Amino acid sequence: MALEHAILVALSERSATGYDLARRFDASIGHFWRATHQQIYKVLARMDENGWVSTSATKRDGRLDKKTYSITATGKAELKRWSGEPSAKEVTRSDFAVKLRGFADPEAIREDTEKRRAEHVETLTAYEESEKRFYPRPESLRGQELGAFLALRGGIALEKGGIAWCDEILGRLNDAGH
Amino acid sequence: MALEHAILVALSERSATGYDLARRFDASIGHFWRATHQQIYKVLARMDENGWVSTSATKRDGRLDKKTYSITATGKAELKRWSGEPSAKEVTRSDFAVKLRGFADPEAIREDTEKRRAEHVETLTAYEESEKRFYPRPESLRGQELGAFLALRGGIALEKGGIAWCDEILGRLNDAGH
DNA sequence: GAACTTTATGCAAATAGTTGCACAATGATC
DNA sequence: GATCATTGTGCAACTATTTGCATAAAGTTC
Repeated sequence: MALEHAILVALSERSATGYDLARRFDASIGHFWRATHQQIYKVLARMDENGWVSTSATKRDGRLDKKTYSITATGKAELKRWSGEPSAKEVTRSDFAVKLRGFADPEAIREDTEKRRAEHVETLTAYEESEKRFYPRPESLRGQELGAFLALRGGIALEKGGIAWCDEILGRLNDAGH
Repeated sequence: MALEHAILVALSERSATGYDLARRFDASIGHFWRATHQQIYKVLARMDENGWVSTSATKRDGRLDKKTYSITATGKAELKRWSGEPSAKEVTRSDFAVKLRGFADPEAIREDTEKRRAEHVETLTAYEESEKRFYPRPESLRGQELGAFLALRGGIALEKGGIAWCDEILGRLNDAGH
């Protein structure tokens, strides 16, 4: 149960509406934790009950209130407590690897691998741009900024590894010559 | 919904009981798809209803029957159909990356990173042993064996990448000094 | 001004996955 | 002979996540 904690991390950077959080989960944080807006709203409601977040609502006539969520002291304490726990092993779930292992349709695997490679390249490019723009002097980073940088570096490593893997697959498929 | 398909892949290699599958999900296939025995039994029942698998039961007095599951022609067709689909993007969920990004407790992060690094090394060692033992001549592999080999290579790449990332984190934490 | 996208919130239903428990024989260790 | 691990199956309750739908104003494009 860590969507709670991913939201706490997001809110500890800056307060946001549910909608806003959903967009941030589509972008940077979303690389490590995916969530839809429906799920985010549900979890935010529970977090509010627990006192981990507070809301300031803006009335909008005819529509539901717009609510901006902020992390509370209790929320910060929970974030700290959770950070102290050893982190659970990743639950890996790779459709692609299962498919590869099954090897039921080599031609489909080749296509899929090429598609994946292109996606990795695209994501990598975006990451490297972020890196250049936001962290031009990594040796001077401290605290949460250092954390965000290191997370980004992990993303970059993952994408590079993904590309290398795709290349190996494509190479072996060619050598095996169908 | 791909546990079904991971099970089909496992059964296409060889027939198995639910218990047996659970163990195989703990080992090789489990690197790409984790599942508990309870979930596996539940899904197997559904797959049986769909006709994707067939069972041969052995009576055991006083106990529930032991059932060996095998993939059927329908199951093979479904596996092939699914293989033809472009694979969905991974749902990444990394507790660790979220924690790193939050950076609420640097000392806990260092410990966690060291623990993770050790786990990566352990898994990598196991993979490399499998590689040496089962695939001494990778250039001659074909079909499902080639698929399993390439999946293993992906696992190896992932572990190596994970170790490099841990090393970078530990290095930066030291440079940032505390 | 009509049509489309973005901002913004949320319910309902279904599926997926986890956690806790239970039963029962067989084989291995003390 | 007692105790413990392994083989084996499964239910029940709960939590997490996905998918489909609904509403509505404000801003943008044709």
